[in-house]
Amino acid sequence: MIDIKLLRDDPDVVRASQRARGEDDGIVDEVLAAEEQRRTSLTAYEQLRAEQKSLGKQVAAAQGEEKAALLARTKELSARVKDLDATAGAAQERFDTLVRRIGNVIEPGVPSGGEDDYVVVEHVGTPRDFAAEGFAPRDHLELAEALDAVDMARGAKVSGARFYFLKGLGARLEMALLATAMEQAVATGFVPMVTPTLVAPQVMRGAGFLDAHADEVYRLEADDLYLVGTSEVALAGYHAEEIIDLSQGPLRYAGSSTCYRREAGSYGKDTRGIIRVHQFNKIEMFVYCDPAQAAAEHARLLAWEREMLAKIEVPYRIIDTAAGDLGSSAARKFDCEAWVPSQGRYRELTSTSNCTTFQARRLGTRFRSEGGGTQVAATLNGTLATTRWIVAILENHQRADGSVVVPEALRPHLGLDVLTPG
RNA sequence: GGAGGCGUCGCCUAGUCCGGUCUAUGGCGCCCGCCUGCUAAGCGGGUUUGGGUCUUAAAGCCCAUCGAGGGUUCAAAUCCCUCCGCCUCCGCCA
Repeated sequence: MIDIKLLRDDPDVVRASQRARGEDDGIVDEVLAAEEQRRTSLTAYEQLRAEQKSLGKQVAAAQGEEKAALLARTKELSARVKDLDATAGAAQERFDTLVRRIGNVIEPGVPSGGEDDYVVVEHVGTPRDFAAEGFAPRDHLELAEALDAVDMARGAKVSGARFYFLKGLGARLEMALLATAMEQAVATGFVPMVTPTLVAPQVMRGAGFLDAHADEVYRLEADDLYLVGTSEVALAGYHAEEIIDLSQGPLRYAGSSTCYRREAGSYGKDTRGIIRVHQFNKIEMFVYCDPAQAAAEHARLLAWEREMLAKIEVPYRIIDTAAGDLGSSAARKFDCEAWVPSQGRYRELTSTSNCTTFQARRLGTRFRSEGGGTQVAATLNGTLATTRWIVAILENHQRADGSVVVPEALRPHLGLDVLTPG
């Protein structure tokens, strides 16, 4: 939810942001009108309610005929108060509905446009020249199957398409990867968290995943719970409706969880292997901080992602996501995309978003500012490792014989230098 | 799944039976001030959150807030209903 004060003081900034996202900027005037309506009707209700209350006190003190007369008056008043209350409630509701349609105000510098309008910030590392090495790179599934590391067929038998078993070296590789990520997070000062993967509707909504992403989310109807698509959801809900203490600096959490995504609307895309699946594991960084420090913290999150990517030694590029591809909560988002040799293109491995106060406002997370008053906190998130990273590791470190060299940083946790078939 | 108990503005707590001076009591903690070689003690004051209004701003005033949401009533912390959470016991169980 955006800050209504910003909307009132500087509607043009919001309009420009909406346009950059390729969304309706007319909504701004609608919301302003609804807000005006909300305040007017609220004031009308409050004035009459004050009268009712003072009259109620006279009733309590009065006796006999005087009391009867007052009762008649206040009875009539009560009906009008009830009426105005309903009007004010409806105005509030209308405002709430409308304001939720406005996305977060983008950070200056975010490229305009949609999915393909990203700006490449930097390339890190150089893709291997397999032709020069004299062999054609196998794709991750071919490599994994030879290693008996992934079983797609039985995943499908047990759970359906886009499910899989990580087996043997595959299971060990994932655990080593996640352990390495968590180890880095803890060393950096993050509080490690194993989070719930089922959450209540208000948390899923508050985190912002029931708007544009609603189709992506699994829902358990019998229990009215949602399966999370990332531990961001649970970590965002963690401090909902709280006044947190940021006087010692940002609160940094590293969530470890299984993630569930319906992948609706991606039929036929990435059907091979474990690139796009319904269930995977992820280590996620999540930060609560003073909004004044949010942009600097965002840079740090990106740096920590880079630190982790360096550990798996794959070439990647960093993109500054365009406004239309941000999602409603983010003001800015950087993705790191690893080179996938079999596809000859870059695929997303990490994503870090600065949600400024947008997410926290909806979830009611504030902090005590120096003046003593409360202020809405900023939230940020970023990926530290996911199951998908296995794709990049296998393909970029494969050898002609189908074996895979284990990146040095993973060896302590994996206990192997090379993954060898058979 | 069943039975019972509980949920009050940081923590503890009075109030709920029997609706109205509850504008929610008291203690602890915390903040400010006084006093004081220093500290402690003592004394005085302050201390939920959100919103509205007024103002350059602050103060003030108003509304809401006693787990959440509905209802009854002129009037709800208090009565009724639903839900949530915690505790105790029973049942069931990977």
